[in-house]
Amino acid sequence: MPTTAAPLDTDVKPAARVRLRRGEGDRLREEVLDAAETLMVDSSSADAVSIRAISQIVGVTAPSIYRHFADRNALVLAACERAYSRFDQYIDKAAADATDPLHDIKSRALAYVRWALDNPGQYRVLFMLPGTHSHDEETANDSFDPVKSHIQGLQQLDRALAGAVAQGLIHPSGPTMELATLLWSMVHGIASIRIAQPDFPWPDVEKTVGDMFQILAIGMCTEAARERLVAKPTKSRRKK
Amino acid sequence: MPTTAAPLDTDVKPAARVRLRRGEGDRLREEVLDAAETLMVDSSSADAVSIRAISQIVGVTAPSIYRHFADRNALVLAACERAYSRFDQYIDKAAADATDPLHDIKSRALAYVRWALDNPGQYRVLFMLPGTHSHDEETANDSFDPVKSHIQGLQQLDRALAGAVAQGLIHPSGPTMELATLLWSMVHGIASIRIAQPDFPWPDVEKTVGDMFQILAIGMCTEAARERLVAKPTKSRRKK
DNA sequence: TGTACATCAGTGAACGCGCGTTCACTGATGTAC
DNA sequence: TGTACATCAGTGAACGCGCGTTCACTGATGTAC
Repeated sequence: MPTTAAPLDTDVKPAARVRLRRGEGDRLREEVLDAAETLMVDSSSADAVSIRAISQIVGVTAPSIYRHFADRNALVLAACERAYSRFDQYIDKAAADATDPLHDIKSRALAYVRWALDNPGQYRVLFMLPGTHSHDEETANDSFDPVKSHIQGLQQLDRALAGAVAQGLIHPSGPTMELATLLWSMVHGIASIRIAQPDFPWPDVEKTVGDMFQILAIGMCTEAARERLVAKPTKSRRKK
Repeated sequence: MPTTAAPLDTDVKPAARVRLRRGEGDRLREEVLDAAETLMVDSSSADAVSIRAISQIVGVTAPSIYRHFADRNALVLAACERAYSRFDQYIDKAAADATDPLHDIKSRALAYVRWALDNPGQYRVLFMLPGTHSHDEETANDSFDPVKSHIQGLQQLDRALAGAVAQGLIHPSGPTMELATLLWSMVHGIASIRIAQPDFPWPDVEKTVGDMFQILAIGMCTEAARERLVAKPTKSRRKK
């Protein structure tokens, strides 16, 4: 094998594709982004998202892609941005029904891990690889900035934590933003280690997240808040 | 730029290198592994560890490397194995002075994160990328198996946790191996998210680990064990 | 209603690159006699 | 002590590959007149 890239099945002819009609060229853009995500999922890294692989999936020649993206970097960035947007929506939707801050936080954490494990390719590119930061002077104006997105996401969590503190559910030790960052790190750990080490005999992930919250709940929460959050408290621990 | 690989500074002539003497050929093997690690550190992924880049660093032509490694995969695997061995030693050494199980655990966690952040390239390859598992039938006999290494490392942590339970320091809820796995996930999260997202404004990592243990200590430990572990307990929280 | 034409979607060939790997080789050096 | 030779470290050229990107182009189609 001359290179480490994915096999690509060059024998398989691309799906027959009809040329788009006059004003509909923009639809190729979406198809290209879809293909980029497919490659992220199937392969393990952003390196597999190549112009040529995408063009083969879409059923078009490589130069056609440059009609919609300046270069490979812009394409990958756009794909990340779209994936991130869906990720955000998924989590916000999961937390939408939460009636109090603690359930909000737990719902977000569970949704986070679920999305990551359901979309390992995208999660890997978004959170586990060194960003495709162009950072090329002024190019970064309109381009996707993961750090900005992370901060935005953390602010949601921060709001929930601040709310919990305000309601007397959580001990007010230190800035809530730092606690949010710590929670993010932990949840990311649970998700990313499973994605990176799929062969390890992991326990059920829902149980792991539950265990984490059981421990965290006792550590973070006030006595009054615990029974709200912890699913099945061990009676011997609480009564004795 | 035609490819996404590292620039490589082709103008720089390799360091003048004297040919090794007759029985000393094995020294090149070590130099090659050193160079592989250098590339892991400088670049961000295992993809940058190329035969040609290594041969340039070492000051030898590419075919010489095949004298010591069957192919690129074997080389990367050997480099991982060596790095993993140093990682293990570093952590065991950090925990060597611990006099009780809880300090053992905390020392291991701190050492884990420190090593990861001091050796981000190696940590990335070992824990954040889908393994270079050859898994080619019987080739896996003598080759490096990350899963086996992970389990071995966790068993150290498991022993410490079991010891803590035996001494009445930790509530015996569930198998300690699962708790060890959870702790590993969390610590990995703290380390890996910082490696993957270096541009994010992270708080001081020692503080983060301290915060985590403060929360975990309250959640996991028995009342009797807390003051042993928690560095600066907030008196209002404990006394009131 | 018919036609010329600008626009637009997409093509095909080519470029130079770095890659892993193979092959036949060269020349120094330790060792057996 | 001298010499022939097997061994060993390392070379140089070449292979075929997939990659990102460029260039000049083709042919369908909507639209202005």
